[in-house]
Amino acid sequence: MPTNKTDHLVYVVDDDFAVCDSLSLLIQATGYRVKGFHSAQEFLDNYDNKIPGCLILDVRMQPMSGLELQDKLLAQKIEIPIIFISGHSRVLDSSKAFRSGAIDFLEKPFDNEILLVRIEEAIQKNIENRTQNFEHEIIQQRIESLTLREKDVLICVIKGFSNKEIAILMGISHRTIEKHRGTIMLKMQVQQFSELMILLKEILI
Amino acid sequence: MPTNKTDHLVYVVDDDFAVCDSLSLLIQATGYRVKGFHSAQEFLDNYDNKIPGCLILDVRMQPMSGLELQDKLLAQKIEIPIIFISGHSRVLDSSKAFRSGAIDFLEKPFDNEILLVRIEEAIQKNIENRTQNFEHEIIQQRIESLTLREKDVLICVIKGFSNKEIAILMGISHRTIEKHRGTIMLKMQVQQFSELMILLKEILI
DNA sequence: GTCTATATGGGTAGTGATACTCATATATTT
DNA sequence: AAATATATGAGTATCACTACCCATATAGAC
Repeated sequence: MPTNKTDHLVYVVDDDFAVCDSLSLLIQATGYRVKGFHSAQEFLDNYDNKIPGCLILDVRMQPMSGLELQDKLLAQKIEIPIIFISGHSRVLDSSKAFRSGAIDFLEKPFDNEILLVRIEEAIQKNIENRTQNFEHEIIQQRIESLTLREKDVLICVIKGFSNKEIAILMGISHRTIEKHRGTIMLKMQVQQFSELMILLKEILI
Repeated sequence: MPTNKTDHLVYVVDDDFAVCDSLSLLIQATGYRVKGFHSAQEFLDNYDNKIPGCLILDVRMQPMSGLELQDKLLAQKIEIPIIFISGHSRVLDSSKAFRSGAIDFLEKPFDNEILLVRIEEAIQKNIENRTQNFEHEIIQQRIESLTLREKDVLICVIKGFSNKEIAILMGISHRTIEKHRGTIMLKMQVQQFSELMILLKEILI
């Protein structure tokens, strides 16, 4: 789908005011919405989970470093792609950042063009993540709307058991299974059995 | 499944003979099979794709650097997890390595214990990759065994069309669709429709 | 020219699933 | 006490799928 750059928010977090401001201006000039912060805590206090975007993050900051913020975000399951920027950093920091899922780790001074490319990549990734999480939530909600008995039947249906087989397994009439199965299709909002399988493909065995 | 360390092969590639030999000994002592090489080309000439394992790779080598070897392996679609080791390296190299899929990037001198943990991680990843690739190949082979007409019918079946609907779509009798469908189930080696969907879940829409 | 694979079409019988209708029992909520 | 949700069971009719059987036509391989 076509996305508008103004729909996306790029956070810039750097305790160096000059860097933070100039980067913010640069990124803003390419059309993105930008919010600049001078500390990790400020970012945490102002982060808005509803808007897709990414985070340009300085590694060395006090009292909370960029790497510590990354850990905190991971612990809180906040999925915002991070592009680290660093003045005089070590390979060890870079490894730590990447192994924790960073998009990139750029040393100052870096080519602005590369940063912009990485921002594009990061935002795309964030959008995909959000789309997938959203779809998973929808499906999860539908599953939660099933009763315990219906969930049992659903599992058997997915495994390929016929209604009669399920009836024997559960020790009840196949007519009851038929009724449960009908309710499952209603609550899962699908018409065909194949739709049900496609809906559940991420969760499947 | 339980795996034996001797079933896995750790390649060590470093043009520093002392490092290569001592690392090989260390890794061998923990139970893995090890092959040491002193150049990227030597590794390429001796790499055996049949054995699960990983690659400990020095960054700076002549004439082919570790990063160049990584690119070459990617281009040739050789999926062996790489743990880079480096004497005096730059963050830029580290970023390049990680963005190309490296498991880790360790600066010498590094903690041997960490290397061994990363080797374990890398080999696990390689085994998972191989298992998945193998399963995909099996499924792909079964799909290839279908005739063109059967593939057409399969696509419609997955989409949830009934035999009669497919018959109308393709302008032929529903009896022929039934025959195709039977052959599809035979060739795909499944009994239930749900099995077919589960088999194809990775490929699905 | 025969053999094989592919694609086509049909009959019949059995099994499976769905869509209606009807009904009862229990537990929880209001 | 009445209403709702959950779980249970059945009758009947219709539709969908499978498994047998039968058959024909065409293209390519040997």
